[in-house]
Amino acid sequence: MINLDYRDKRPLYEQITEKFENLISSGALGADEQLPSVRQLAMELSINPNTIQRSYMELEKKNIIYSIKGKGNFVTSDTEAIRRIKTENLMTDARNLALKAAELNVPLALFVKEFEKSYLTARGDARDD
Amino acid sequence: MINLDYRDKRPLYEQITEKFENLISSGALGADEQLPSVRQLAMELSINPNTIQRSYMELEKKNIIYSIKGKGNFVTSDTEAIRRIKTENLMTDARNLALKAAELNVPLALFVKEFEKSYLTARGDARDD
DNA sequence: GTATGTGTATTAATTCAGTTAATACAGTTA
DNA sequence: TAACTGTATTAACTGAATTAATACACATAC
Repeated sequence: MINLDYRDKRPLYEQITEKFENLISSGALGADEQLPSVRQLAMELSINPNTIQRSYMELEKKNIIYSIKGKGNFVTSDTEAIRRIKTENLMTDARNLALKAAELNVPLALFVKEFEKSYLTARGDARDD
Repeated sequence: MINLDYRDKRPLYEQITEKFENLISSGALGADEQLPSVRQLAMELSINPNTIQRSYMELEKKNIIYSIKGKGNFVTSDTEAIRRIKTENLMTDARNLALKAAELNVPLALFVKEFEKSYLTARGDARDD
């Protein structure tokens, strides 16, 4: 469910937080669905439970999950809100990148091509939605 | 010439490196122009000279500046090399962004459209190279 | 009830990158 | 010679991230 990238310079708890955000906003984890327990995920990733705990705290602060003591952590019911936020963040990134590209006179076609290639590769070279 | 942002979570030497890259690629610092000395800039920014030294080492590794012992650090005369570096950085950003978009199932067309719009706006709504 | 699963909280130790500090040495210029 | 430059090295400090070891509270199944 979660893979860590030890080359990534960001802290583990941040990586984990982002992975769950993506799983949720992409619909892989639906509303009120239960997340892996702190201890189980820690075991699975071979890291300390406190690191998972920190990630879950972050997610709860952002209202992306809610927790019930003794039961577990669950995805918020308003998953569409998350998707909107993530999408808008991504669009903002796209705009900023476009401004930089324009500033450096990098040809638009070249840029779009590189972009599409990565996108399609990530999706498996097959889809077009 | 350089301003530090202590809210920025990146290390100081990285910030400084990037500032110089921008000053140079924008032409504010021309070919063979001298950079501030390690000690002087450290004094000006109230940080340790070793931090500046590290930034300059990074810039030299990237062939953006060259140094002459006893004289100082100077902007490379090969400004095209700088352009190549900046362009490659931008392409890397594009690839990473595409991966995120794919992960979040944001439709490619939507994304590319937003991108092109910003690009063309930045260029003046007129060009198409 | 007990056992075992959950979340939560706390405190200490560790690790590592970034940064500071203090020097020393080498080349340039006046 | 004096006062600049860059370069290199070693030690110490700092703070964030992570690990470690517990303890406590709640839920569920037996």
